[in-house]
Amino acid sequence: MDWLTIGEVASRSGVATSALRFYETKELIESERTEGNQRRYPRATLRRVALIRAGQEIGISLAELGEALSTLPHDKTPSKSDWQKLSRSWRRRLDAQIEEMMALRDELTDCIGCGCLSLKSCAIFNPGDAASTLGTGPRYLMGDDSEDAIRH
Amino acid sequence: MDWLTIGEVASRSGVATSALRFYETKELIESERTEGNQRRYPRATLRRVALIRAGQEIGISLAELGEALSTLPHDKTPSKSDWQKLSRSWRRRLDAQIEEMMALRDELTDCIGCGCLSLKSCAIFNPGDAASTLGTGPRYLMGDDSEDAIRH
DNA sequence: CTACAACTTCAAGTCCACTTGAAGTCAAGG
DNA sequence: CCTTGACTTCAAGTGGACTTGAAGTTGTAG
Repeated sequence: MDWLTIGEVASRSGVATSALRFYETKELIESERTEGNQRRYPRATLRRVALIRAGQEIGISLAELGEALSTLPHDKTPSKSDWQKLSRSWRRRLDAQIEEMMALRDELTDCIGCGCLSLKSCAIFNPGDAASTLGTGPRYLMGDDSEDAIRH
Repeated sequence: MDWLTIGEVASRSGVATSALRFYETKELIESERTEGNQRRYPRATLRRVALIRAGQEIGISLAELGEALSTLPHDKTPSKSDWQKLSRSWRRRLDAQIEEMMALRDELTDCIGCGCLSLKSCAIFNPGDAASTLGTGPRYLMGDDSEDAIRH
């Protein structure tokens, strides 16, 4: 096995050395040290870093990534089943996120369609969680007086 | 026109009073004051706040929302064309984001499909920006020696 | 009139993901 | 051997979006 310096990992992964050191403090990656106390990373670290960036893209926090990656070996290629478990769960997450965004888009499209601002019927103005616990629906959020609305 | 206290806006919008005051310092919303220096918000503020939360969902920063909302009146319902301009641009943004996520998902799906970790062909391991400026493609990121790969 | 919840300001704190700077050490080419 | 660039640690800074706390004031129900 050959080893990479932090600079090599940085340039090959596109991640700053400061970020790599930071990841190391968070135990997302690991290194050996030379006699002179410099870091040397196993090649598999490149994949690990790539995985971290991909995970971040999906919206996974470093803390959570740390947990997910803690099951994978630092020094060699993860097994097929390791990888499949991870990628399936990420895929589910991504699916959920896409669905959420598409729902938001559809709502927005409806709003554009009607051009209204009364929004008694406009879902985008219903933030759900906060209002829904009070069980009052959209009009709760938007108020209910005619002054608010443009009729159409 | 009737006026809402900060607590009323908070409970009706699902946004903390501290957040509303914070928005006010950022000039996202505006209030009048009573004799005793308490805030009173016009009803239209509810819509404005809803717009802010919707925008944040789409991933728009408060700074940018401030700009977008600065074209809208604080004290009354925005015009149909104001709203359409805003919602169309948000819609475009949302479309782009959805597309990005779907691309990521497809890549991830391919990865699950093959179960491989060689990833010479795996787009998810190609972070684009960082590597692409160096014009070296995926193998740049992932290394090129057989040790890295699980063959299939 | 009094109690008490709701409000006020201002400074400081929090969380996340890093980056920056200072001061110093290591490694490799000439 | 010497220079130079890449590395080391540790503390502090950044930015976005708020939240929290302290100390004091206002508004309203009883």
